Amino acid sequence: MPQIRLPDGTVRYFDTPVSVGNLAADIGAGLARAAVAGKVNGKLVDLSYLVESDSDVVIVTGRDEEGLDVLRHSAAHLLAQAVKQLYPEAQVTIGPVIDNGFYYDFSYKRGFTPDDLNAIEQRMHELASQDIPVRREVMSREEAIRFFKDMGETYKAEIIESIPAHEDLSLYSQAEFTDLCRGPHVPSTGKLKAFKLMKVAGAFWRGDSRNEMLTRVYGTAWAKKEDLDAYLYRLEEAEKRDHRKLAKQMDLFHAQEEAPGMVFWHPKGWTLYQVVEQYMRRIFSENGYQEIHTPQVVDRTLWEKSGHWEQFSEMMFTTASENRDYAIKPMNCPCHVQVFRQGTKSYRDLPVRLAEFGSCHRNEPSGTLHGLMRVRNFTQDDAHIFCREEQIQEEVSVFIDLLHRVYRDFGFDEVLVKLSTRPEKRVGEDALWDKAEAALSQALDSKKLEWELQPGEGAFYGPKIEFALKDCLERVWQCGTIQVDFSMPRRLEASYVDEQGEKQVPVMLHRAILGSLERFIGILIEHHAGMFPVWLAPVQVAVMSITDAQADYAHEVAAWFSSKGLRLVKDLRNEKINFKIREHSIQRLPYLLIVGDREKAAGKVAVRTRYGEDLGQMSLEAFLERFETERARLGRTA
RNA sequence: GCCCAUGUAGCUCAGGGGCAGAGCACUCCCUUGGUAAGGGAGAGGUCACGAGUUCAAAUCUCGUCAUGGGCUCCA
Repeated sequence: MPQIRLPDGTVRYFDTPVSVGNLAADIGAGLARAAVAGKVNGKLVDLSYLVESDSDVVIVTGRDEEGLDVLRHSAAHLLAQAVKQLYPEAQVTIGPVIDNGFYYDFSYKRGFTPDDLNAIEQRMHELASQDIPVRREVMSREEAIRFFKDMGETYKAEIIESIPAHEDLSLYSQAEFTDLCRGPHVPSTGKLKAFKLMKVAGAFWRGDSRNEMLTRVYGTAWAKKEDLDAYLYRLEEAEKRDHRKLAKQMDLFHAQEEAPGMVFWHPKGWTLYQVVEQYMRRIFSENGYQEIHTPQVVDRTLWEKSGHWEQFSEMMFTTASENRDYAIKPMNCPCHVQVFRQGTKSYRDLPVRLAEFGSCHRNEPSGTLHGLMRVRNFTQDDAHIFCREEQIQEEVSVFIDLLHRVYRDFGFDEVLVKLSTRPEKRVGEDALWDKAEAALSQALDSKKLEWELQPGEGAFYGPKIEFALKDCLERVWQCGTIQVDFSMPRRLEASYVDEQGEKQVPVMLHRAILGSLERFIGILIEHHAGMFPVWLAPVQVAVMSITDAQADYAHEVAAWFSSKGLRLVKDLRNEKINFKIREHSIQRLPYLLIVGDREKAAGKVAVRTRYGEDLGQMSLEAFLERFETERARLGRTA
């Protein structure tokens, strides 16, 4: 008869097998109410699961990560039940749990409208309040296939056929609705209290664009209403940070139909862009890189040699002139090889590090364009390192340090690292891959970094490391990369002369820290919600007069700070000081300098921050010192 | 590229077969005011573009373009 050990170490004895639900009730009525599932010897099970032998058991509630997943999965089933009741001809497919919620894909001829969504959600709430019991049963494959085929659920039948033959098939039913599911699920629909349908979207069957388009309904579900409300509030906050919205408010850039996926930078946005670019330029020159600049329009023969014409032709913009075909460059590397090839290179010259802020164009599919985050015209902090095999590890190691420094300067402290190794289709001998992969992983280990291995995810031309940063909303953005390339130097006939006077092919490292500057600036805008640290702020200071009487003094103050390199605006308009403060605060200027008769008489400025702090009067020198200290700190938080 | 939604003044948005609307911004006038919106007047639109239905289309239908959301999460 089962002895059950609970997480706190206590043991309970039972004379007969006991269900997890009854165990919860035995512990306490409150726990029984909160319970959604159980964990028996580490395996997640339904509350109806009978514990027959000695076991470790955990009661899982909506407060646990796993319990929340159960609630969300059950919410997906509730969604499917409601849909089948309202639209019987819709077919169910899959309905998994995702971050913060769930979705369910349906095959339904006309798709769902937002009005349908309201009706479906309404029905879900009704079904939840009926507290319908959820039953589990096990079927053989053949039975299950017949069951779903008889119901006309062809997708479900197809799913079963793809499940390994030895696995048990479980079915979950609530009233008339039955779905194939691994489970576990809540014991009854009444456990589902806090959920909301979010949106409809198209999705391909099994994620493949060659397959049928299904209608996906997204929803979110939480253990309690307060959690749901908090989540919806978080979404609203994220929306307020949207870089496209802020760009309009702050006059940074715009986009228009005539140039889809390309950016019209306005003076303030371009100032920000230039601060980022000039910073990277300094980083390059301080770290042994040489900046170059290469053509944007290049004859197709070079792209044929590099392999791009064949591999990426659909992504390249092309043009023609006088019977020659050209492509607008989608990347800089082939041109960099051309620069490397000029003159004979000795092994003594290596490594050669060539950097370029080269404007690249890629004809991304229209549906993937997204503000600054996905554009057709972008510039990377791109560089290529030409080196010998044995120099790879050192170069990678130095690069990793540099990348972390740059991210910290921009205010990002958390970096996620992934190493991708040889894919099935590849060039280069295995011995070479062995060496390169070892060089990368050893470089990572020598930094004591945690990293994730992605076997088979490398490029066909070599292994790579990817670096992603986390913003203040915990969103992950892949930005940096360093990739080993065994292929292109050979294809494009790059070489150097070794100690024996023999020609050798160098290894090429493609690397970027910020990635696309456009996208990185988009990330910066959202990370800071437009409240840029002083060094990045397009306009750092506003000098504003109280009345016309201080106009001369305001000009004088502004000229002095301008001469010290501050980016400022003067506001001498015939408006009340409250009005001016409001406008520039909304524009998120870090500092507002107010000059009235009192400041004019004292030769000072009154300083206010964008956060509403009044710092009182200061001499010009005192403010400059404060400002310069802050500017020199860049975006570093510590 | 595919599915769904959206496109009205510089911006944010209302309207929905019968005269094109509001707030803010802009221009001019009054006001010279000390830490987040002072008052008045004026100007501003081919309702994304093209076709169709209609006596009549910003409004309904179709097409095009663009924008937004989604197309990895596997019963």
